[in-house]
Amino acid sequence: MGEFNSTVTLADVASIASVSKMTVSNVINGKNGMSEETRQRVLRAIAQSGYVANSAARVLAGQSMNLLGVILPQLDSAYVNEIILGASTTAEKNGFDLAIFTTSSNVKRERERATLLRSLADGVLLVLPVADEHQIFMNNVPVVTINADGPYTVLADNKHGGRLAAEHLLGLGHKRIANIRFPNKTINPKEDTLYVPREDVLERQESFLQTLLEAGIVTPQEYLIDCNTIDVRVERSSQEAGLKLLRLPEPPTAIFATSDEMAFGVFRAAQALGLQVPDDVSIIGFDDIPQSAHSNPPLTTVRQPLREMGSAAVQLLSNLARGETPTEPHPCFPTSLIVRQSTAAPNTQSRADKVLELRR
Amino acid sequence: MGEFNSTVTLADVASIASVSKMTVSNVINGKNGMSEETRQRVLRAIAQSGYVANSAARVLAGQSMNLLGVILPQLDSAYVNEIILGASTTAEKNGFDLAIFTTSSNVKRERERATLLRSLADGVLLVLPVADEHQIFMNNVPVVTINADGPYTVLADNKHGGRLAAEHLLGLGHKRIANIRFPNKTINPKEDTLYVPREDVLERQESFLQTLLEAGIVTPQEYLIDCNTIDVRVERSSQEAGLKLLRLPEPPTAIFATSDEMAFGVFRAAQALGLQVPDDVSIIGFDDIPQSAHSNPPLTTVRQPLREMGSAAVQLLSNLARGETPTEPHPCFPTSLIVRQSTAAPNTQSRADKVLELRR
DNA sequence: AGCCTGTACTTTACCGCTAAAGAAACTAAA
DNA sequence: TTTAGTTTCTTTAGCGGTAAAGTACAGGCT
Repeated sequence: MGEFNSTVTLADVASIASVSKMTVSNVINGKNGMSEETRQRVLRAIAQSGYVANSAARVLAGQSMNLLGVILPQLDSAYVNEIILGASTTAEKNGFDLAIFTTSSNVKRERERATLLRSLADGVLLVLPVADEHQIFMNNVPVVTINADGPYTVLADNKHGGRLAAEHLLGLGHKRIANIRFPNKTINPKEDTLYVPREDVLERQESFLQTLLEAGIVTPQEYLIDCNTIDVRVERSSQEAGLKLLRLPEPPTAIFATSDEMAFGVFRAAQALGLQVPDDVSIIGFDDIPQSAHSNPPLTTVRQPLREMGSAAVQLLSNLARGETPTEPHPCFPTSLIVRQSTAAPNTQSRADKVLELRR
Repeated sequence: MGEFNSTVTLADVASIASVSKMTVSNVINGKNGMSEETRQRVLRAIAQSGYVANSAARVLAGQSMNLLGVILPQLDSAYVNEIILGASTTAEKNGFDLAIFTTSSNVKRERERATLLRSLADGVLLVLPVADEHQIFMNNVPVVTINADGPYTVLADNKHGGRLAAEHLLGLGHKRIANIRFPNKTINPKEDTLYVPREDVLERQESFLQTLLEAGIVTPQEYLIDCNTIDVRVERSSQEAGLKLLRLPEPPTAIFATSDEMAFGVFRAAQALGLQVPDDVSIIGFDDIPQSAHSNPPLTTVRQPLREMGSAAVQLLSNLARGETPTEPHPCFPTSLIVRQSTAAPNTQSRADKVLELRR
């Protein structure tokens, strides 16, 4: 109903209803102090004109949009998905909307986005390794991070998680244990891009290796393979990493993939080589994303409660946005070992060993 | 560097640099008309004060944010993920940022979101069944939809896709064919929520059934099961639907799941009953999401090129945002049959039939 | 000298909205 | 009959930016 071609403003509505702009504004914002008759007249004028408020003007005039910004790396990861799921539920509960931005790892655009959120959002959730960049640009809006540095951050005990993974494999009797890892910080100044691994994945890897070391196992360099998570999809690069490991002259009997998604790549690598999981090689992941319960075989993994963490992060952010001082600025969630069917004791008759036998 | 406690505005920077606001604005926006010395002085003042522009003010003053809004149903679906992937790549190529909003299917909040985007974004991509609502609220910003109604929309030939699925099963010799479906429009006025199925899924289902009918097969009512995609995760509800079908006194020998994600639920149902796919029951999906190539067994499905579609939608939107009139307002992508290992000729010795034999 | 042109700025006005203060009209109490 | 208080609106001012018009001064040309 009505013509919608050009922008209708408060003033237009006011003139239609023969009242001042302020009266219209008050009707819209549910304030009282006008007669029922005027209110109805204004309402009719709004409907007739097809008026829609301009958010930019509202924000500029000092109103909140009830918006929380979320900045993510790529969206095509179950890790991120789980967090968002928890986050959006809790955001809705707190009366906030979620605006999600993905980073291009292009520093300049990054800043622009930060700018945008700074003025629009009541708070920002960073699911990113926090470079100082972000802190600087978010200064007068609260920022909460997940599994990263920052004044407010939601954590999972990744260090303990790494240990759990190592102890599980050790307990099964594995000695030749490999790790497919997230690469270290990588700067590409030409394209103005920057890759920084999340803190949590670093912790997992480190404490995993540390635990092996404590058990007297020194992991050789060729058992440590970086998975290119930057240019290529994890899907593919983890498969390549798996292939590289399983083709080694002395292949590992167990592989710790630093994320579940990487573990699935290793599944595919094993399959491509005709190897059975866990008979020929044990695989353990990290995260416990939903697919992991339904993979073939179901994946043994270390669970971090991603959904709960996303939820907690938004709860923290909501409180901060309302000006409250949170009691716990660094909630930490426990990790736990989920044993499924992708790990088993090393099989002396395993295909990997057979390869060795043939060679001797 | 500098104090960041309260908001720094252009005026502050101007006063530090002893110039007018306008000069600062010009420096920031890379215009020329000031001496190099002044420019440097302004730049120093900006750095010193930690100034960050206020986007709301910019927008209000008539500048574009180079922002495209995306409105989605839930985020936890591979279908949506694929579209977003294509969309974000193309958005970046065109110099736009993507702000993603998920709908809560709560009509009131919906409108607020629309309002927000209308004033902020240069265009909106709707990955939704388009109720008239949206069109009304987006009027002076271009809107592009995917697989839905609207003046600008990107489509896949779902009708043909449904036909392909039916012909494939028919060609294998199946006669008892079931369909797990998206439910029809559902309104819940109490919670002010509304579920509307996407147009495309309706077309798939319809043309599938139509093709069976043309081959002389009338699908009995108990072979048509709605999958509750509203309250429950597809993951679970599709499994329940599968269970219901496979426990029928005369179970189908083939099942068409209207989406790949539903097909995975049926896999699990079959597994739970100890049935083999495709030996005991053939399963075909729709979409060809990435996981489908790696499921166990790999899923036969009808592919729609979701990533390309997301990309095309954003390209269309970019053109519209720049004021260009697109040559093709309704690009339509072909669907194609991807035969993998989840379908086979009906096995007369199949478990399902065995159940029947026992009964006679 | 007078006029024009260009450079380097500054001033004004406005984007669409809202908070706060003001005003007009009517009611109620002193 | 004042005075004070309500109710119902209106006016003013300002949020932080930008476009467009204005100013001031230097130098070149006739």
